[in-house]
Amino acid sequence: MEKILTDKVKEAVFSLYNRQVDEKQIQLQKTSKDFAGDITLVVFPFLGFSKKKPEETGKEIGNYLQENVKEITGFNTISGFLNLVMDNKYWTDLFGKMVNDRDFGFKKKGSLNKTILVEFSSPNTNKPLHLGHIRNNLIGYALSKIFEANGYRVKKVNIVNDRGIHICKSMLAWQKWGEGITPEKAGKKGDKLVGDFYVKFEQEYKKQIQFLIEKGANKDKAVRSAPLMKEAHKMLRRWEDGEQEIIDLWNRMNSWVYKGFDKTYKSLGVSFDKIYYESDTYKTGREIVLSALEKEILFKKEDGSVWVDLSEEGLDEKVLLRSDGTTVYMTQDLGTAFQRYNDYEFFRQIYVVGNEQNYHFQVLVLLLDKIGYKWAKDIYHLSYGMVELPEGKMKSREGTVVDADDLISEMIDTARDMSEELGKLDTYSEKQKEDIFRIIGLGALKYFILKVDPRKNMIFNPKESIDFNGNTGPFIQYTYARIKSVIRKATEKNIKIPDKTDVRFEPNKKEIELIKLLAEFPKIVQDADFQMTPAVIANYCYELTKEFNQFYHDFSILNAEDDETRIFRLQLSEVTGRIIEKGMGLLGIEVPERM
RNA sequence: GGCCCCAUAGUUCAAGGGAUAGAACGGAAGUUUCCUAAACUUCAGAUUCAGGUUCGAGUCCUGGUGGGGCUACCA
Repeated sequence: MEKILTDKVKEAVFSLYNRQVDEKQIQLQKTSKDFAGDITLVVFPFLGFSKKKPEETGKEIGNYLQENVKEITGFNTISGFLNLVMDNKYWTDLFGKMVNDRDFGFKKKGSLNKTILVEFSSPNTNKPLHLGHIRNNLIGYALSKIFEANGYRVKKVNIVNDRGIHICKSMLAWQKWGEGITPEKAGKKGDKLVGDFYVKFEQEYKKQIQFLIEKGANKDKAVRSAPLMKEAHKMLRRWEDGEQEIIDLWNRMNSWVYKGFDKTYKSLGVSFDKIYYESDTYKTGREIVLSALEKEILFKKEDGSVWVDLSEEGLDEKVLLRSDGTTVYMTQDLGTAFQRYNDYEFFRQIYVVGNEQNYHFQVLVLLLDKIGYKWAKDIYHLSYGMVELPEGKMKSREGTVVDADDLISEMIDTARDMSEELGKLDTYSEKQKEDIFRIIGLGALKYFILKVDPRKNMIFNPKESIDFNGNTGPFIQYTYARIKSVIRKATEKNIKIPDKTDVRFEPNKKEIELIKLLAEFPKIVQDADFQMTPAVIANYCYELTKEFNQFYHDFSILNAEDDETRIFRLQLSEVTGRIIEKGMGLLGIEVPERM
């Protein structure tokens, strides 16, 4: 419709004022609720052509459109806005299509024949996942779903930073103070156990620094020369030399961590198509750097370290290989990117990584381009904002880091408490109930995080932020459950809901409003792709739900005036439920049959 | 110091240069003999400041203030 209108407006302006208009000047928008009409054309841009007042220009164009577009039955102009009134038949026909089309709003999977790679999660193996990772995972997973719904082939990938000094710290602490403990013996998730040893290292290390300072060393020197740190570096070198004892320990402790991560991923409901490991990709990175060095794209300093000079691009010099030949983060990322292009020949690669790494990705893209990879331009850093607590940033030192597992189970506990207080599920088995609590608790958490524009920082108050009323996941889930309940009741009464419709009567205003909102779904799915933000899906689901709740409140579905209306309302409910389910599905949020 | 990002009701979030800036929570007041009241209805309440561009600015530009990030041979 929008396309037809755009063309017709062009025609109108040409026939009325003999001028060609640029499509960009044709602004069509939803008519604001406070005015009569369905679609609004902003006429200000045409005043220069018409040389007439806004109202008059609007009327002239309106007349032309009404005569030439059969779906338009009327119009009004208010200052520079031409509000077009569409025939109800236009909306009910559209509704007919939705009833019939189970894939309404989605393009066929892979129909574009283009692959998008989405990297998200990217944990270090020395600590458990926390709230920041949750935001990262949810954004990455939702985006993957959104791309898929828009016809792309999607590969979800994870890059695990499994090597480096931070893991050595945990390993060393375990050797020194672990007394052979394992996750099984400790009764603890492996990622948590390894994280504990990381903390232990930092504590002991700090004591040593303090001791050295008291003995008269300056701070810098103390930081560098503390025996524990020296030992950790020694361990890193032994790891890089491939010493069996170290490699075995490394494998063992990492496997604990992976088991723990898997559990967290599973309870969050995210998954990956492929997991890359930096212990693997850093070698590729080094090769890339060395060969670029040969081609003199990079240069070597006297101490043997390898650098790239990005001063022409307005940046600095950046180190790529240390003087001892070991690699840095950037080197690994070069290797990872290269391997991924080899694996998938992606059309686009999205890195879901926090905005504190903006500079890093700017360098990465420039560097790949300089080295000569034509796909460098296809890399996009989805730079999401920090999650902060009411009192500021999460700080591990102050113990304010919100653990992912803890948060998830707290959410489920809250859902359990609320549900049991309401007592609506008393007839269900424990297992059924637990499943519903899980769906609601996670729904609350995921929706709360995803409704915020990823690019913005957000504040998360673990105690107060998460509601189950208002603009929340459970609110939307509740509406879905009510719809399902009505449909069950209809089935019990032997009312069949056909999957075709031909509405011959005039629906009421609220019903038309609902249809209009439902009709927006395909555009919303596209917008989420273009803007790369799940937030537009979340906001849409909320708006749709609110609209449905008003309809549900104002009109009876099962006790409608006549059969025709009853069937129509059931279909309207069914389609709404389906769109809610699909929309929430794009966010990775499940919807319960009852709650 | 240099570079980048952000600033909207008491609070947490919306608003592709377009109409009277939307919600939610919290506050005040209502709705249930009726399909799930985790719902619905009503009221009060906001664009950090100073300029500029534009027919039109929360949105674009310049500057100030306030907050965050980056600026490692860390990741």
